[in-house]
Amino acid sequence: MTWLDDEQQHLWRRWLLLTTRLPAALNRQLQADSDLSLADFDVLVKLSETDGGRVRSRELCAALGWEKSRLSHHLTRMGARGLVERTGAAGDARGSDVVLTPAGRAAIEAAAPAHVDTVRELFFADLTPAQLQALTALTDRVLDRLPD
Amino acid sequence: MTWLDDEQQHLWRRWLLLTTRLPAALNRQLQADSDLSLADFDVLVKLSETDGGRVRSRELCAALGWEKSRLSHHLTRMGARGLVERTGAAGDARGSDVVLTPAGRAAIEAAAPAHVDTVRELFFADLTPAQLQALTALTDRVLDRLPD
DNA sequence: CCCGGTTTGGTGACGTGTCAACGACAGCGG
DNA sequence: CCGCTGTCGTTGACACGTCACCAAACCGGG
Repeated sequence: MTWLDDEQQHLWRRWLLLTTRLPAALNRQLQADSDLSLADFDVLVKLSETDGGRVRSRELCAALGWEKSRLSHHLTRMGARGLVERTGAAGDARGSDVVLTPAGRAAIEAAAPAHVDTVRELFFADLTPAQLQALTALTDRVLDRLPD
Repeated sequence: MTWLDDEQQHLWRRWLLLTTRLPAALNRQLQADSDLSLADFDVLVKLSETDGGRVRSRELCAALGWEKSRLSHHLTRMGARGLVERTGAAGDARGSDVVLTPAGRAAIEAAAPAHVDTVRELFFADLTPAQLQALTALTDRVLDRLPD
């Protein structure tokens, strides 16, 4: 077996740190400012992007890249906080539509500006166009290589 | 408020995807091959790197960058599986030493080779030295900017 | 029409991570 | 020596994700 060399090992540890700390920092900001989690935010964004804030469950799953059970659990929690509602789907009695409530729409609209500012400040600040393209290439390559 | 531009938005979504999918893939490999989680692996690595596999709890916290309560919960679970043990610390009756059991040492030694191979295959494959350095610079810059 | 496989969504159990609070001890100034 | 403050580690409540499983409805071929 070959271990990683020093440079690789350094990068790997920094990477692991970054991929836990950055989401954690964003989560804290979102939680403190708007009482939403990153996951809540993603769901609300997808809902607010559609006409009427109404989306079929399995389409939400696909759009978010989530497992259905994860979405179901999450919607239950968000429903309890009045951000979304579940209604029977039109045309397929198995299905279920997720609807953005007025409170949910208000929450996402209130949360978005500060969140975007934080993302830009923590991640995009001082990122040169060249770095941006390099990183895009990297993420695309690794994602392609991933099973699934 | 200014939203992100198209390139930034693309990168941001890919980034979010990558930082959830890559750890998930590594987790599944570790779990399937060795019945360990990534967190288990990190703990075992730190323990196995020290003489006698015995470390003071708060040093483990610092080394891993974890919160103390997280470590405590995790050690409870790992203890139940026979991977580690807790003993009173020498010299400070408040403290607690974590000790690697023979089973824990066997587990980490069995798991390491396949895990490193997976990391190399999924992340480092085809990563040029230039990309490696660019990415290192990026992670360092973002981490420096992070609160905490 | 019926029957079997598939799709859709939900549930329970479990491992995981955070936060707030606590009890026990250490260490220090009076 | 006493008491105050900080440190160390644990615990309980809760949010989060995954897995295995299930029930209902759909849909195709016979």
